[in-house]
Amino acid sequence: MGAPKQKWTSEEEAALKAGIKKHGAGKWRTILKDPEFSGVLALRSNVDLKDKWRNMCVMANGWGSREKARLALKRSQQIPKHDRNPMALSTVVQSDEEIVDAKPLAISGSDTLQIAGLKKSASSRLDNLILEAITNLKEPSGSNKTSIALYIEDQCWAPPNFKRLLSAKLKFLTASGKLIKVKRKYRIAPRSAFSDRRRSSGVLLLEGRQRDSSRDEKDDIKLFSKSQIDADLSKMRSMTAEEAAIAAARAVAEAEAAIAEAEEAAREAEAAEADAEAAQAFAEAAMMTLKGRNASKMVRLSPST
DNA sequence: CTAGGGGTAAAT
DNA sequence: ATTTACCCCTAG
Repeated sequence: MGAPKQKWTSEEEAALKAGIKKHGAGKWRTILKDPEFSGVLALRSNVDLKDKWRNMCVMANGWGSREKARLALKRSQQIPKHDRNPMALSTVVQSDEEIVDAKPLAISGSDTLQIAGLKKSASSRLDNLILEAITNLKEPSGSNKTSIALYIEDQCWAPPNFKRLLSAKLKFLTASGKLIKVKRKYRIAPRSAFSDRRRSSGVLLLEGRQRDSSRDEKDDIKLFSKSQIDADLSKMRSMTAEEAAIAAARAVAEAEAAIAEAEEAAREAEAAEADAEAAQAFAEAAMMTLKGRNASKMVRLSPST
């Protein structure tokens, strides 16, 4: 007989967060006793706070005590299938003590550009978080990486690799056209250029193919503007001249901004660092998994035929 | 009391 | 089927 679920309200979550900010994570009793928050959190117990915090934070960063538990649980209970994966280099099964997920990762040149570590579930959450961070910050000229990171860190505590993940994600989202990056700042990509009436359905924003061969810092910008322009072009096909003109103007402005950004980036060399770092993070994770044990078999990843 | 492991049931 | 919330238990 489980208790009838009571979803946490925003007030409660906010109070929780505020309480954690004030008293620090873990002082549930203190938070609860605080008259500022006790109003909203009256019905929650310290354990509830703890659990909620656990649930919350565990999903934001993708790692958590719970995830392992879940995986272990599923491993022993359900899914008796244990077929070998003919592809991918998933060699992480040792469930002795440390479990680091090594998911199908695309290292250097691949179609599916997923970020290492968090695979399907965590990703959407994270990018949603990013979007919300940007939306919430509502900075007139966009939000830069640091602001977004701060905002997200504010909600939840971020893991050490969060910065890298954020960078990678930001880059990915930018390349995908979900975000537009102008002068080191990110904004939400225009959701459908203009309000086009008469066109209910619309498979706009095709994410055709974006190669991530951004090995060079100069190549990166080309890639970026190319995909942007490509998307705009395909949209323009079904536009009137006026609309196309507007779109073109916007595209030009963006391209200029992108060029400026590229110049800056080239100076500081901060671009094209994302996937390299992601790859590094992955490598570290894999190493950690294989450390101590399993020193005989080495993973050889040579997909090149 | 807190952290965390483990579980169940209800929402989605 | 996954996520979410709540519960129980045990070791510090």
